[in-house]
Amino acid sequence: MTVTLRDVAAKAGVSAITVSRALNNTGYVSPHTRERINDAVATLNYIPNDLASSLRSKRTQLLALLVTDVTNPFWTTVARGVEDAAIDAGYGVILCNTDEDPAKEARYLDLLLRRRIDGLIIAPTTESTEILQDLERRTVPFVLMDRLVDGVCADIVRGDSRGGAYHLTMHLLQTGYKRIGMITGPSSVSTSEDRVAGYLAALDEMGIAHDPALICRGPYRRSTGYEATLDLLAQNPRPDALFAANNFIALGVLEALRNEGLRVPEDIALVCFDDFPHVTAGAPFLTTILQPAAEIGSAAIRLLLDRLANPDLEPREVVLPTELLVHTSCGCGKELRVASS
Amino acid sequence: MTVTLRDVAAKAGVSAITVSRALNNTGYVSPHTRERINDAVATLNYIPNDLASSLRSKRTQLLALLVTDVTNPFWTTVARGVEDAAIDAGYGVILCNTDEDPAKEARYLDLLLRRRIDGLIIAPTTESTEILQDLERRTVPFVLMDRLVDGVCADIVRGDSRGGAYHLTMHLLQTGYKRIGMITGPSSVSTSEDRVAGYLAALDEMGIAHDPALICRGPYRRSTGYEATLDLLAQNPRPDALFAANNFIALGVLEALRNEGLRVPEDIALVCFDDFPHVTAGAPFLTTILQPAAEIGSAAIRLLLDRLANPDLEPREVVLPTELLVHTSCGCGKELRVASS
DNA sequence: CTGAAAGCGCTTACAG
DNA sequence: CTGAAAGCGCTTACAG
Repeated sequence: MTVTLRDVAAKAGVSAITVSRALNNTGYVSPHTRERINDAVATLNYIPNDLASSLRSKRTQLLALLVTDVTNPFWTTVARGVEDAAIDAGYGVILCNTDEDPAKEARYLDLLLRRRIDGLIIAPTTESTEILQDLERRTVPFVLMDRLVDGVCADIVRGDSRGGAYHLTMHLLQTGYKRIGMITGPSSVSTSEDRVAGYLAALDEMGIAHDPALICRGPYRRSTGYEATLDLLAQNPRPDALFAANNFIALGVLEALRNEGLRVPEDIALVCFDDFPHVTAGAPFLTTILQPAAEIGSAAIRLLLDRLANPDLEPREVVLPTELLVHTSCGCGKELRVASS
Repeated sequence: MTVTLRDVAAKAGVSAITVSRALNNTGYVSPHTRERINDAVATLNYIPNDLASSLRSKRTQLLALLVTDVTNPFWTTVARGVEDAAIDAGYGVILCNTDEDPAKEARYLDLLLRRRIDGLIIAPTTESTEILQDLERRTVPFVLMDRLVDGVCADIVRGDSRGGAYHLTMHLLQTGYKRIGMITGPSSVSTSEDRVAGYLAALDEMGIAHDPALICRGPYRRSTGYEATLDLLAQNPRPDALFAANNFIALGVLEALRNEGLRVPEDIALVCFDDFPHVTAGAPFLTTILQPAAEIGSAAIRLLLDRLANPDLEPREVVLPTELLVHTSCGCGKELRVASS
C-alpha cells in the first residue's frame, strides 16, 4: 500500500541501498542511476519513512524546546530563534509548553526520550533539578535556557538579568525616584534572584539603604503584579516607583494602579523586563529592559549543536546583554513616559 | 548500551512479547509476572523506543497542528485547546508555524508525512489547494481549521465569521455610525470574505447603500491596518467608524489613528475581531467579536479522532458561535469605550 | 560505483 | 496466560 524504498528500487532497476545513497547523498551514485531513481520517486510519489531510518541510524534529526509559557511573547520569540537556527542546520524542533508545571515537564521529557530526540533545550521550571540530573545520567545532550539550576552543570544561555536590573534601577534612581518597589518571580528561579541582585547593587551604589519590605515575590504572572502592587501601595511611606521583573507582572501592576486611580508616571513610575513586541511594535509600553529573545534561541542551538558534535565539551555559559528602552507610548494613544535618559 | 525490551525481558525472566503486553496493557499478563517486569523496568531505567513500536504498529500517536501565525494569541489559544484535548485522548501534538507562507507549509507537511503522523489539523495559507488535494490523494486524515478552501472537501471547524461581522456592524449602525470603513484580510481567505459578507448583510438590513471604496484588503497584519486607515481617512466624506477584521489589523489602525491625532472613540469608532487576551485580561481593548479559540481547537481534535476511528465518515462542518464584547479599557488606563449595547 | 546480508527495537499473527 | 518466528522500512558494515 504505502510506497517503500524497495518499490522505488524495483522501479528504477537498482538495489535498495543505492536508492538510499541517492536520496541521502551518502556515497557515490552515477548520474544516470540517480536520474532513474528520481524518476521512480516522482512517479511513485515516494515519501521516505523517517521512523525506519531513525531506528536504524540512531539519529532523528529532531530537537526539542521546552518553554515555561507559550502565551508569553518572550518565549514565542525565543522559539522562533531556535527554530530558524535549527532548520538551517537540518534539524526539526518540537516545541513543548510546560506552563511552569514540573509534572507537565516530566511528562513531556518522557515522551521526548521515547521518541529519541537528538537533544533538547530547556527553560527549567522551579523544580527541575532531579529531572535534569536524570538527563545527565542518561547522557542526553541538553542546554539550559534562561535559568540556572543548582546542582546541574550544563551549557546555558541566558540574558544578563543582573545587569539589566541594575540599569533599570539606576535609571529610576538617577531620574529622582527613591523608594522603588520590586515585584519579582519565585526565589527558586535564578532570573528572579539575579534581578533582585541587580536592583540591590544599584541601590547600594547610590548609597540607598534597602528596605526588605519593598521586595515582593510570586509566580511570573499577572496576578502576582496585581496583588503585590496593592500590598506595596498600602505601605507608609509608599513607593514612588515600581519595578516589575517581567512583562506579565507589569500587566498586573498596571491593572492594580488603574483600579487605585493612580496614573503612570504622574503618580508613580513603572519599569519592567521584556514587553509585548507584537502589541507595542517596537515602542515598548513602559521603560523596559529588553532581552535579545531570538538571539537567546539561536545561541542555544549553537551550543547544542556543538555538544552533539563533541559530547565531551566543557559546559559553557553564554550571557547575552540586555537593552534599556526608555519610553513612551503604550500602543493605544496614552503616553506613559516614565523618564528620559 | 541503551536498554531494550529484550534486556527487560531477560532480567524479568520472560519473553519480549510478554513485556510488551505488560507495558502496553494489551493482552493478559499474570500479576506476578507483571510485578517482575515493572521491577526490571525500574532497575534498568528502561525507556521504550517509540520509533520501533511505531514502525511496527504503523501508528505514531502523534498529530500535527499547522497554524498561520504563532505570535497571534488567537492561535496560541487554539493550540492550547488542541493540545489539551489531544493529550486526553493519548496523542501528542506537533505545533508548526507556517507564517502564511505556502513554501513553509509544504516543507512542514513533507517533514510530518515522513514522520508518519497519524493525522493533522491545518489552518491553510492562501494557496493550500494543491497541497491539501495531495493529502486527500494520500488519504492522510486531516481537518481544516478556521478557513475553507475551494476544491477541498474535508472536515472543518471555524468560528462564525459572517455572523460575528454582522453583529459587530449592526452594533455600530445601531449606535449611530453610518460610514463604516472595513479593513479585512486577503480575498483568498474565507474568513476575510465571510466577514465582508456579514458587514454587507448588516448594511443591507439597515437600508444603507454600501460603498466599495470603504472596503480595504491586505494580509492579516499590522501594516495592513496602518496603510488602509490612512487611505480611508483620505476619503471625502471620511468614515466615522472602522471595522478591523482581526486583532493585528486593529493594532495598525490604532497606530495610524494616533499618528493622525485622532482619538477613539471621540473622533472615530473602532471595532475588531479577536483581541489580546493576555494583555487585556478579559477586558478587550476595543469592542470586539471574540471567537471561542480553545473550543475551536478541541472541536478540531474531536473531528479528527472521529475520522481516525472511521475514515469513511462524510466530511462535517462545525461552526462555533462568536461573542460580542462591548468595551471599554485598553489595559493602560485610557478608556477606549466605543459604544454601549 | 553497486549490492547481499544483517539488524535497529519493537509488535503482529499464529500457536499452544 | 505465555512464547517463537517473522517483519515494519530503512541504513550499517562488509564485499566486490
